[in-house]
Amino acid sequence: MTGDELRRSFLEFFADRGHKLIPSSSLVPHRDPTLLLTSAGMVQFKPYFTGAEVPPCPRLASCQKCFRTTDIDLVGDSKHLTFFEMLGNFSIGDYFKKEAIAWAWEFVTQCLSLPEERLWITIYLDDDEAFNYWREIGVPEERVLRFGDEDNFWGPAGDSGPCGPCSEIHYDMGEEFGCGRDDCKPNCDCGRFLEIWNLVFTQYNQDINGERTLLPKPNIDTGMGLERTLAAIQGSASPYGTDTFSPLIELVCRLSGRKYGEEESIDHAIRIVAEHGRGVAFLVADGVLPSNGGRGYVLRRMLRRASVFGRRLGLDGPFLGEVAEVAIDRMKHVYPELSDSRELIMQVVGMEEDRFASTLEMGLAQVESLMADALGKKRDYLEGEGVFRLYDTYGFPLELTAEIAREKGLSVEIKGFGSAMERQRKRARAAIKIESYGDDIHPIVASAGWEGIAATEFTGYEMAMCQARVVEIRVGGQSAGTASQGDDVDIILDRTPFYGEMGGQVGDAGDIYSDGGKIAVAVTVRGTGGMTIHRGRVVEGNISVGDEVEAGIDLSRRLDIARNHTATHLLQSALREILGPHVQQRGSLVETEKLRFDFSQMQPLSRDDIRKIQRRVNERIRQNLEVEIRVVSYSEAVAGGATALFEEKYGDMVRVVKIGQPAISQELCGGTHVKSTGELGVFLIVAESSIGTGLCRIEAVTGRAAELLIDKRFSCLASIADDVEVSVEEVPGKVKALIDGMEEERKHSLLLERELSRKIVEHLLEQAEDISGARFLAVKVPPLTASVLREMGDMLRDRLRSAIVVLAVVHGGRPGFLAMVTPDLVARGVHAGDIIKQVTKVTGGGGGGKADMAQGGGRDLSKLDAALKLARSIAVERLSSR
RNA sequence: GGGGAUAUAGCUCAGUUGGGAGAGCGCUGCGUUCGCAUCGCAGAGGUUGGGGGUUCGAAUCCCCCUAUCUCCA
Repeated sequence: MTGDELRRSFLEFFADRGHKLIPSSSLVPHRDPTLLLTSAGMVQFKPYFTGAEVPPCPRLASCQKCFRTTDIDLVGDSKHLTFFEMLGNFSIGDYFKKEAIAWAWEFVTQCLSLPEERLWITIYLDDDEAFNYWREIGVPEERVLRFGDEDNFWGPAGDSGPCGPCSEIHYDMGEEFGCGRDDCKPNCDCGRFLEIWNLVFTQYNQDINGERTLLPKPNIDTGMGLERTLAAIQGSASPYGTDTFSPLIELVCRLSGRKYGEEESIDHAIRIVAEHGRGVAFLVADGVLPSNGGRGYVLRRMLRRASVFGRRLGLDGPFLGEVAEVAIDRMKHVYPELSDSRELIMQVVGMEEDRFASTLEMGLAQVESLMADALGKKRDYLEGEGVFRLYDTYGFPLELTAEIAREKGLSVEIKGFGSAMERQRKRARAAIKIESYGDDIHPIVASAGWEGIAATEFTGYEMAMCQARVVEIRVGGQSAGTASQGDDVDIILDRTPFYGEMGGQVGDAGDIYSDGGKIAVAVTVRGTGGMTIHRGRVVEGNISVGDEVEAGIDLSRRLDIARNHTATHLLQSALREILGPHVQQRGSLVETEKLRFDFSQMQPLSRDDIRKIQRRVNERIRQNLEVEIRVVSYSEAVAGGATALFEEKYGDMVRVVKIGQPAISQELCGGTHVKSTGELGVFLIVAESSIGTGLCRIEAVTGRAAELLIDKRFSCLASIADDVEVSVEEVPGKVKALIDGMEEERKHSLLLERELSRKIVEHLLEQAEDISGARFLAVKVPPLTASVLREMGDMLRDRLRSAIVVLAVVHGGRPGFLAMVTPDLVARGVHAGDIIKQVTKVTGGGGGGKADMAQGGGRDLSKLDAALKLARSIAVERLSSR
């Protein structure tokens, strides 16, 4: 049986038993801020398990892409994988232990034909219920083992969520794979026993504080690792021996000219290259790009590890692209996103390999200096501290440092490295806060606790105003029957035209009237379970639960938002058209005055790109394309080519926003839009920036805001034109001419100053007096530019041959000084810096410098003459003392 | 999210308690050579990433910001 057959047969088996098959969700869990990456099959079903949402069917089954990063450093042994597929069947309050156990046994023994005598079962310590079911289907008692929390209690994925005791099926590979010890049994880590299926009996929900509460209806959540099970079926010791990995292993062997299975350290490296090459392809296909933190960092680490171990195999050129390519071809029929992103994957892998090569080059020089230091101090090891700095700051891998050092007969002080690493970890851990990978959850919602209130019907796609009934009122967070004038309230209606903040689009504002009062709504947000919360203030009379009201939104505000939302779709389509299909939405904000769009893009945008994008969007606006909105099934939407941005509930009907015929943009979107693109008026990009590696942000305006901007820019330009006294068209030329002219003037005046300074020097030479065989000069000169003043000092010093020169200038009402001393006097102990220090002190300032040249300044202009007199007496003293 | 590093001429980079912004390559011009990565001379090119502070004076010290690299989470 191949991997493909295993996947298919599993899904068919459970489909036959009333399960709805759900496609794999993305590796990036957009709806779950507690998770870095999708790490288990049930991740996308968490809201069903907690009861926050209703599943499309109580029985579900899936083959889910999963990624685990916790023991990434272990990958390379025969067991650990970062990327893997998880087969799972799920019961949302439907069947429980009995059926789950019976079906698992049936599937494993009948469909997979695994021999019963090789199967072992584990259960949680006191789970006699599970024990009985296993016995009922014929598993001998001695084959059912009990384990504790560590092995047989399945904690929540992330820091909260459903959890419960579990029961596992283990497969005995045979004695020849094991440690040979008498007490070798399931959960022994020697590799003889493979855990192939974990049945979790989800009975509890754990909150953030670790508190467990019993779920009203227990659930089933199972996970069968596809790669591992395949290893059991194909009688291989590890997933690397199965048909999933063999094409990858073969490729790596071919590229490197190595043989698999001859030497453990070579096998280890081959496995890492193969495994990481595959994992990287999947990460990029789900929109992860290399960066310095978060998911992007996981990706980068894998790429680097693969490079390092590739080098060990003798692969020094770029090779990972080829590995990824094979992984794509091997899996694309199941995960079409791989071939959709093929180009991007190649680009990312190539760029990172290049970048890593330059990191290595830079680090190599540092390793050399570390080794020189060690050899110089006659040590036979490199200090851990230094090796860590190299690793920490320059990203130079420890393995490589050790390897290079070994060639020179040096070792690496691992202890010092380890303790430095531990300090780093502690710092990072100490700084940890509640981390969030998405900002979809609004704080108001989080604090609300509005369970048990029905979803609000949204009428706002068609209407700006509607009749409704008040369902709930809260004043200061407390449920209240009535709110009166002046109260700040949260209010929920049975139906509403108000759009609650969602999908980046801000909520509506407006008014809610009843016969007895009026509420001005400032903010509208979406709560869990689909309710819409209006937050505002009672401005007239009072309103009570049960009142019939009329809810009306601020329509001009809504239209501003709609324009920006439609513009966002046009922008995305233009970006894809002009920059390429790798552009993916990474964040979006749609509000009244502007829109903001973050997207994946490796290189920064050029001015020309920006212009092209803006022009394309405006073309679409002028074409006045119709915006068509349809509600269809998810699969129909995707088949029609719609872009699914963030994963919404599967099985539900989805809303597709389609612009133009044929469509230039098709997106799944719940937001509000204009009827045709002409309503946007004009689209202007106001800002473009990079917000991290591979991430760009564009901010733009439309409609009224765009008009306002044009107004502002025009009047600004007109005012400049007035000031420089030309027509608007001539402004650029005129401004350039002015700047050039200024530069010309600056040079010209510098020339004149030099000329002047030469004349002054001639004049000053005569004023120098004789003190003890040397010449002395201390005078005030016109305010020359600093550099000209120094040149003047140079001239005087050179011409006077043996002299002390002190020059004073006045700049901005403050005195400045420059002192020069010829080398022969410096040799006699005269120090220009000392002179300046004393002289400037007289004028209330300070200064200093070298023995032959010093400068400084002061504050009090009236003391200038006194300062120069002091300079003379210092000179007299210094020169006569020797 | 936290730590470390970097940002100086078109490029690669120097720059010492804080006191005159430099080198090599490239560029322009002139000369030189049969020719070459010829040699020589002259020249242009800088808001020292941005902002604030300390100081008479900041590329240099302090604070904030931005970008890039890197490690940890």
